[in-house]
Amino acid sequence: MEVKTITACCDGLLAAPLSEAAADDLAAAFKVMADPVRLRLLSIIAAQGETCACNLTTPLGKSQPTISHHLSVLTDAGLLHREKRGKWAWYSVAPDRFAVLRDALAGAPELVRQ
Amino acid sequence: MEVKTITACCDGLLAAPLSEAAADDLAAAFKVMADPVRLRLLSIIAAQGETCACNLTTPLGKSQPTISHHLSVLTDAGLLHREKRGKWAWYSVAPDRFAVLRDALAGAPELVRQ
DNA sequence: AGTTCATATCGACGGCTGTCAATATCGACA
DNA sequence: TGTCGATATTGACAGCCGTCGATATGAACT
Repeated sequence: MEVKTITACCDGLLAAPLSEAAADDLAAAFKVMADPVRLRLLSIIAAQGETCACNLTTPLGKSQPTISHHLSVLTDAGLLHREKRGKWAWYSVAPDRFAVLRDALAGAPELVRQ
Repeated sequence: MEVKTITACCDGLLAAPLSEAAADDLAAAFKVMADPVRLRLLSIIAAQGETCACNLTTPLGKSQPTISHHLSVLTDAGLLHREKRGKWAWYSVAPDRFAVLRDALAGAPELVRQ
């Protein structure tokens, strides 16, 4: 699952109508976050700092291929950084990408007429 | 698609490990945002203010049942407010819910060791 | 009541994706 | 080189979801 660069930068969802391409890119970014196993992996890695994959299979009760798959999705999306050392794979959070999603949600409240 | 109250409030994804229940709720919230048609609907309604559903079918090139379905998903998730007046349905953005997702992405950067 | 129009709901289809068993890859170590 | 152990990849299956045609609901108007 490849996530391309977000073309609609900085403005937020609520500021102006999204183009089809920008909506596709942003939806793909949200889709990566739309899985409970991936959210728990992110939160565990963020809390522990750099984490060995060997410590991530057991606590979530999923099989080793499933965890490996989710770690790959998060890495491909730019949310995790992977570094292999010997037999082990070490994962850490790449915080920059979160800003893209957060900015998309930071609509200007004064634009919303209710 | 029912979205329950987010139990893990205020702390953000990157602050502490998520419980299974909190991860399920948060993933459901993100899933609502993980569709390009829904994102475009949100951005159009936010830009125009209160919008008649009759003005939302044409610009996105989707069938009337499909648009109605997405509007219901967004309304059930608490992101839109629906008001029927006569034959017409008027939708407006309910901005409060966006804060839940934004806060979840507002992890403390100093916790992330890279 | 009957017609028309806007919206919602239903039923079905197709594609996507989370999951796991089996297997492959690759480094460490003897 | 050969074995072991950690991780990645493959293939297959099941359930979910976006989509649309058909239909239902309900309001306005004659």
